[in-house]
Amino acid sequence: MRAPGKTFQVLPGGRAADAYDLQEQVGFILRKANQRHLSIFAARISDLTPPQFAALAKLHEVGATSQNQLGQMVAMDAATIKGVIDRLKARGLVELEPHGKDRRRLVVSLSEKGRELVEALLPEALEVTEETLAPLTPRETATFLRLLTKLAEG
Amino acid sequence: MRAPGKTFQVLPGGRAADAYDLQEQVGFILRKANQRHLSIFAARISDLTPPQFAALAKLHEVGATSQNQLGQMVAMDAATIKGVIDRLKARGLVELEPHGKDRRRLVVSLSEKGRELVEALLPEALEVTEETLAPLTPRETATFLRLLTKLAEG
DNA sequence: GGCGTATCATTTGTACACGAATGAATTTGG
DNA sequence: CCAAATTCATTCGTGTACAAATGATACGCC
Repeated sequence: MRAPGKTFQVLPGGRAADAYDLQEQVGFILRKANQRHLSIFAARISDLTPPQFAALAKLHEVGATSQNQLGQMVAMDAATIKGVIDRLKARGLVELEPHGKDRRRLVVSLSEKGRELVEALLPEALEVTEETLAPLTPRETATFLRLLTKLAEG
Repeated sequence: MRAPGKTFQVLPGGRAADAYDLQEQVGFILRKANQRHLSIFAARISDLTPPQFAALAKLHEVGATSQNQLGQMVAMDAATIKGVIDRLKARGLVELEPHGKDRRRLVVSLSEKGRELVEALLPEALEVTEETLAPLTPRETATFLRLLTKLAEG
């Protein structure tokens, strides 16, 4: 029988070494936490993925920007944001036009339809956050978000 | 100027409502934390992805199992684990054989080469965890892992 | 003013991730 | 004991993710 919590393994030599327990590695637990969040999101906001919603919400917040700039703001590289924008454009939620001064750039903006959708979904999005954090008390939530942010920002 | 920390927005009616700040939503920060971890992992263990390593490490821990069972243990659905196993098999790191009693099942096991690779990488994997958690003090780390686990498990 | 460097968007290739559908095999309940 | 429900693996389709390569454009600095 092994005790619960942190486990150790006694090696042949008699030394005790940290056992590698996958279930205890941050990376693994982060992935599972993400999975749970994704599933909560999908249950409440079925017609948009989190990256798509993030892009729309950010556009709503800052107004028109170039594709790459938007990507930076929502933490997606150029290739990823392109795919997201393409799919939003195909659904008529965003509009693209060339930048006036810089001919390399593509300016993305919310369409009327996109603006209405984001605004309708903002309250739902807040509930997704709430439901995700539901297992924690308010105090724990504050601590958790502080530490998670520290971790995310390195 | 907006004050740092939790922000509020004054709506036309004069009511104050929670503003939706993408950068404060758990889902978004979780995604960024994951990105940082992924990049640390890739820098140290370049020839295996985290899902691939997770599958190998779990196999090393529990021995041969069926594909789906392994998938459950590493939190991947049937379609996902299949792809991971296929790629590991193509590299000769795992072996597949039909289950003796249940003809639906496919038993996966570590090859000799796979076993050697996992064992060589286990210390590296621990360092990935350490480096990921480096922004936190030991005390914060303990708290964080406790809360993250609570969140991941719902 | 022009050349080297940087930036923007795009494309290609690989690897998760999951819902849904399928078919084969096993288990269960009446 | 056998029909219904379940499980296992596979496939298909869609949507991130990111590295690397490419071409067009803009910018820095001499």
